[in-house]
Amino acid sequence: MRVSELAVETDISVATIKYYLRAGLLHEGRRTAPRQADYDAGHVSRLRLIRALLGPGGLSVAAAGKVLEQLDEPTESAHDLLGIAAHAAAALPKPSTSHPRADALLEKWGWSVDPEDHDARSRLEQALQGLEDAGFEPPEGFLEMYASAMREVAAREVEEVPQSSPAEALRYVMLGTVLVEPLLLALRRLAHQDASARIFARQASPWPNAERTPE
Amino acid sequence: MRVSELAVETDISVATIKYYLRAGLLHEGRRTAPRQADYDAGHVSRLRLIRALLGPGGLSVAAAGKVLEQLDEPTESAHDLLGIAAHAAAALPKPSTSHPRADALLEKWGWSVDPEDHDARSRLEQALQGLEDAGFEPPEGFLEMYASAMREVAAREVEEVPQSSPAEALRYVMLGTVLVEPLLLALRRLAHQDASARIFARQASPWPNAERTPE
DNA sequence: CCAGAGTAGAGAGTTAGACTATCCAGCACA
DNA sequence: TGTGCTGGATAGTCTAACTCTCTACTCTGG
Repeated sequence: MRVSELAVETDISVATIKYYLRAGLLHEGRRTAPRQADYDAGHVSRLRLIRALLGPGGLSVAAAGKVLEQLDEPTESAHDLLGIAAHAAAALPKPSTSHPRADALLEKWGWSVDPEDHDARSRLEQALQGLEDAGFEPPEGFLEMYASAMREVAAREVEEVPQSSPAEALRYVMLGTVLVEPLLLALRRLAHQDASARIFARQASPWPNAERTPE
Repeated sequence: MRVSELAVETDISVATIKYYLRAGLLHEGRRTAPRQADYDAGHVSRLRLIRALLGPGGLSVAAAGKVLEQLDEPTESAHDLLGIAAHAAAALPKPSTSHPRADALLEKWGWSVDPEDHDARSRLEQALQGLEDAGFEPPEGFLEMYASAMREVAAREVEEVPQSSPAEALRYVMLGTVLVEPLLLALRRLAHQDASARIFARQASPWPNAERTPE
């Protein structure tokens, strides 16, 4: 398969494919001549993966590169995988080493988190800081509610990590971390609508635009 | 208070403040002379809100503008607020009107969601598409697990929406939608670590880097 | 065997977003 | 009175993610 065919197959322009090649996201084709290479189904699925990471996954080209790099050379023990996944995906501008609120919460909840993982803790700290800066104070107990909801989700997810091979486990964890995030957020927004419809709009027709609501 | 003081107070450069003024994110100061204006505490807190939306909230300047615009003129019934919030924040490139998977799931679960809200449904569809493109298939029952977790969270959040004034409700909903998202994601990643530590690393010291682990 | 299309590789150009810098008068306080 | 800040506007910078162009080929149909 040549580039132009690959481009048609994946609906990605030749120029962009070349760009991904240079960026190291996509491995080169098999050389058939000094100025000729051959691409296969592996390149097609790789390109689909790349687009999933860049689009729905919300990663930058650089971040996607790190994720793919990890996927390409599976090493490390099963336990460290999560750390790699979280670290590789979407690096914070500057993971500050100071995150008092986050530390306090983790200790309060008794969560076992690498004390040196400033990236993960910074993320939480920044989220909390954002809420505070916006003058938005979550109601009593909400932080705990969020935490326990995510803990339950995470526990189920970790249980399910395939134990068979490190490579498979790594793939599962990286993609599960990055690609499930937009899924969760989309579900939350839809659930808001659902909950709102149930609570507020008892008497009125919930969706004036549509003649009949799905029931 | 003059611009330079406002800049020092908020730690945002004068040039950037001017930029936000031009972009309509920040309202002008009270004119004291043709070439003089006066800023107050309102501008300070507004700037903090802007930065929270742009930074932790992950919004673009344009998206933040829409959110702030909504916050500035509270109208609408309580029930529509969620829709506005979801719609204003981070517009999809092109909310497709076709989202079969999303529709099917919502119907299967009996969720009451505006059939015309292509934005919200598209978001879910894209997330599902991303998983598929990446060749990542969530284990049996996981979609339901995610959905019920988010539904529980959303139900609690909607319950708590202040009924007092539309303005307050709107503020709560918009900020809760946008700013809680990074919080949830950060918690999920930390919870992954915690769950992983509990399951995998029974015997070994969980965090080789640190001499003593918390707990 | 040769013209025209396709290709790899690399550098330059483009576009969009978010700033950042410069300029220009006009107040304004020391 | 003049140094310095101000509002307003325009232009410039910087980065990310492409997209275009060019060169020196190779490959294919007639």
